Amino acid sequence: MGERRRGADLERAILDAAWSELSARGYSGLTMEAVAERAGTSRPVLARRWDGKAPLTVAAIRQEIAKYPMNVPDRGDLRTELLEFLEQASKRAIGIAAVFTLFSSEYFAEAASVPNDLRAAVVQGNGTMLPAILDRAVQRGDIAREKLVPPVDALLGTLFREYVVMNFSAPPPDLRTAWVDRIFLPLVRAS
Amino acid sequence: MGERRRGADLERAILDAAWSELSARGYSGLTMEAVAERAGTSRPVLARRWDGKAPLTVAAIRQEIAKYPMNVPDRGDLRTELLEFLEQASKRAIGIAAVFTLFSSEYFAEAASVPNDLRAAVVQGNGTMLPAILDRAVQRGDIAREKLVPPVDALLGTLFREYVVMNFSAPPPDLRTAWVDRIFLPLVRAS
DNA sequence: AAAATAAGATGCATTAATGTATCTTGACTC
DNA sequence: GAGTCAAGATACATTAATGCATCTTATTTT
Repeated sequence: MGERRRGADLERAILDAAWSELSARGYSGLTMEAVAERAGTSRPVLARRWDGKAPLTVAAIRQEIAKYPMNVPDRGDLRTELLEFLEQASKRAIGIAAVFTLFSSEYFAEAASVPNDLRAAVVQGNGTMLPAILDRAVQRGDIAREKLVPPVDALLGTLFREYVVMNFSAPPPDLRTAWVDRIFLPLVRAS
Repeated sequence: MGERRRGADLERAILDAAWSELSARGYSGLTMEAVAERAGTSRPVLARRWDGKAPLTVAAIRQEIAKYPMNVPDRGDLRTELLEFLEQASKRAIGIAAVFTLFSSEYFAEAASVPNDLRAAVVQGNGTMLPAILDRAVQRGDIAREKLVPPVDALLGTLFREYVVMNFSAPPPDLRTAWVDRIFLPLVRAS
């Protein structure tokens, strides 16, 4: 029986399996055993690559999130771009929610870390899309630079995260529209 | 050696111990054994009262949160009341954060439940303070009723939760002030 | 004072997961 | 085609926590 996977191939398959387990049972329900079985391999193979549940899980989440890159091109209109941004972000909602599955874990207890740190580690440079959109809008004169001050500048991200974390699912389109039209734009629009 | 605790007395002591363990090690690090030892009792005593980790933890969180009742009397001024509301809420921040410590647990996996459901179960009728404050402000004419529409009406609670969950700590006073002055009041103030 | 009840201590079997060592076999390198 | 390396399969010991049963002892009830 041929077909023996190696290196990056194998690694990808294992991370996919880990992601499936994570989605199905959550972090506490994830075992190396189950991941190995689902990936059609065995525990020693996992043990050679990752040090335990936490590193494996982080790797799996990062691979998953990387599948949905954020990219909002210039549409000439802030509102359109913000809605597009939220739509794309919603595609990775489950990945984001999974991060919080790590909450109760040793991860935070040992690392003296808080969820925000983990989030930063997972998204890496991926979190720069919103500032770019807002910058363009300022250039255009759609919004006033002086209104774009903390905590207003990060408001949409904040609302999005809260929803995802509390509901383990993506915010519905009409809620996203309400965020933009009833909250964010009224606050920043040059009046 | 006298002094044998019973009934409600004993129960309170156990829940305090469970809370301490929860704060110190997080949900995944909490064991019936450790709670029993910290409370100066033994596992069978816990087993007779709670069915396992999850129910014990919920009970401990509820007892903790009950120690900081929310009560914002009429101060005649919306801004003052909102700041007071956020200040009181901050006192229970750790309790709220602890709720999310349950994330990775069997709790959500089995109950087909999301964090919002758990939150509702824990706060019970305690979450009605903000609507009351806003109602008063509408009566006074400080804010326009028609601006108090979802998701604006719940905005302060949303911001508060997001901060607590992401940072495992209470928001600092100047951030709370910024939420009120730069975000919430501009949105609802009768213009 | 006697009886009922529940606290507190202890022991044991069970379950679940992990780490690690060993061995065979397939696949890639030179 | 030989040699090397890692995949894949097993096995075993260890650890951690739980459930349950039993027994003693303190406290409350009547």
